[in-house]
Amino acid sequence: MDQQGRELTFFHSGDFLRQNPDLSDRSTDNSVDRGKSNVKEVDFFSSDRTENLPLDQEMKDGSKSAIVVSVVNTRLNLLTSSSGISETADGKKSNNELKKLQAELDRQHDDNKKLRSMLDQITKSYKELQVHLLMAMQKQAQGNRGEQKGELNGIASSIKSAQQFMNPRPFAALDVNNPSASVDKAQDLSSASPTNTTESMSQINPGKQVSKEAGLDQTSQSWGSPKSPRLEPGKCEEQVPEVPFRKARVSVRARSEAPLITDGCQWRKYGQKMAKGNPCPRAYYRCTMAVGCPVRKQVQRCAEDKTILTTTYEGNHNHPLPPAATGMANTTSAAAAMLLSGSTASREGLTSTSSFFPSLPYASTMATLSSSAPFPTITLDLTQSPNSVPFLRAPLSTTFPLPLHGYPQLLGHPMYVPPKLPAAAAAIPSVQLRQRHASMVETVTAAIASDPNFTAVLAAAISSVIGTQRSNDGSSSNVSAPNGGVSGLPGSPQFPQSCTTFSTN
DNA sequence: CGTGTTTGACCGGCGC
DNA sequence: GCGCCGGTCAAACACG
Repeated sequence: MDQQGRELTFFHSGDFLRQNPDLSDRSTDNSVDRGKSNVKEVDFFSSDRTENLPLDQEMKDGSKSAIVVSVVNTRLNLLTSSSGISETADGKKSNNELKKLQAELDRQHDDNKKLRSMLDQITKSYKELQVHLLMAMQKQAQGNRGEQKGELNGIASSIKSAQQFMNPRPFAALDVNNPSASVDKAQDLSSASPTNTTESMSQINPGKQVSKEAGLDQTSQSWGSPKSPRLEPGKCEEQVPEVPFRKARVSVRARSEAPLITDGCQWRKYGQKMAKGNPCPRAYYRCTMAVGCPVRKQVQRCAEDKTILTTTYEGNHNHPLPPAATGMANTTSAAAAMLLSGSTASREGLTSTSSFFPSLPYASTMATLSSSAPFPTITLDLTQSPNSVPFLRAPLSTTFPLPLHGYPQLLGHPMYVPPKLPAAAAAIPSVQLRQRHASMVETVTAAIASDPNFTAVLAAAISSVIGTQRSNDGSSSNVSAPNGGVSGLPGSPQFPQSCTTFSTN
């Protein structure tokens, strides 16, 4: 392929930060403006940053937060540029402005501290709940083993669901997927989850081991294949067969003249089609890093702007990922998790395309959900300038629906889809809600820790999530349901497959 | 010769 | 039931 020479490669995030200390939007625009002469490569997904900036450290030392640093730097630059020009009449004004800005900065630091403390609390309560749930699960297993099939089906499902959430990392080999965010969970969950071994086995052999449990991870089998049933009723009986699975996709639009982006994975092209309404063909790629890896991606240029390249990732890798690809896995998983959790609110009547963060002027253009797509799709538009990151300004009142049914996957790891909960989703024990919430927070933070650009898109979700924690009835979700069929089925929520789509345009 | 790409055929879902 | 469309398969082909 003569195109490989022009292939866009993402910088490692650490390099990106070093070369773009002000976190400007050059990362996306350069590829267009200066792409041919010197294509700027931005690694949105590298795990290096994650390793260098573990979340815990960030939480203890606010200055280490890449997000904060970027924003702060930007503001400081503005300050120095304005205050250093003149010492005359403007000097006082500049000083006043400086003070105002500093005060604002302090305020934002305080907000940041609050957010971090909230995250700490959530993490603590999450761990505590793990212990309690384990005890409850053991009691249930011992005392109610024979009753689970009957009227206690809901309870059993709930417990199982809780188990699944306590095992977001069933595949130990995939630790590389989240070197940062999974540290705590790895320690806690590895010892706390009795089902780890079983799940790991089924994940390791996605092609053959479609057991009742493994069948839940439909994505690993056929996330994108129309020929493969989305649901294998016979294999999901134990998991409440009437709960179909849903696929989530994360679309990211980025400017690139390169035919492909190097995301750390190896891909083999297996097809190309002319999509209706777009003169540019759509290429289909399959991950070839491991035999049977279900991850695929679609690459297509935008019809309106052919400098915009769309790459869509779907599915979960069933193999360890190289460092260059771990960030992507985290990012896409986080986005998918948010999407899926948000789409749950669809059952509450929210339909049609809407902004992911309608209250955030920039994020609204960077992360959107589409209901027109066959699957829930979150689009991360990296063609927009992330310069004005609304992160610290994100109002805590911004609603973000709590996941009522959990995530099919977290942090890029295959994960069992929790069984259908009792018909009244609102009756989910608060324990589960909190637990899932914690999982979501960790997911989001993992993504943020791994990707500065995605940070701009998802950062607001943190505050949203935390804000939702206080009023987690999910009734005021801003997230639309891309899957129209889902939105109309209040009684039969559909669980997404552990499928992540990530597109880079 | 092995690997990857191209491309037409095929299949299933979906709307009319 | 039919046709459209998206997605996948697989034979043919290209390349190192």
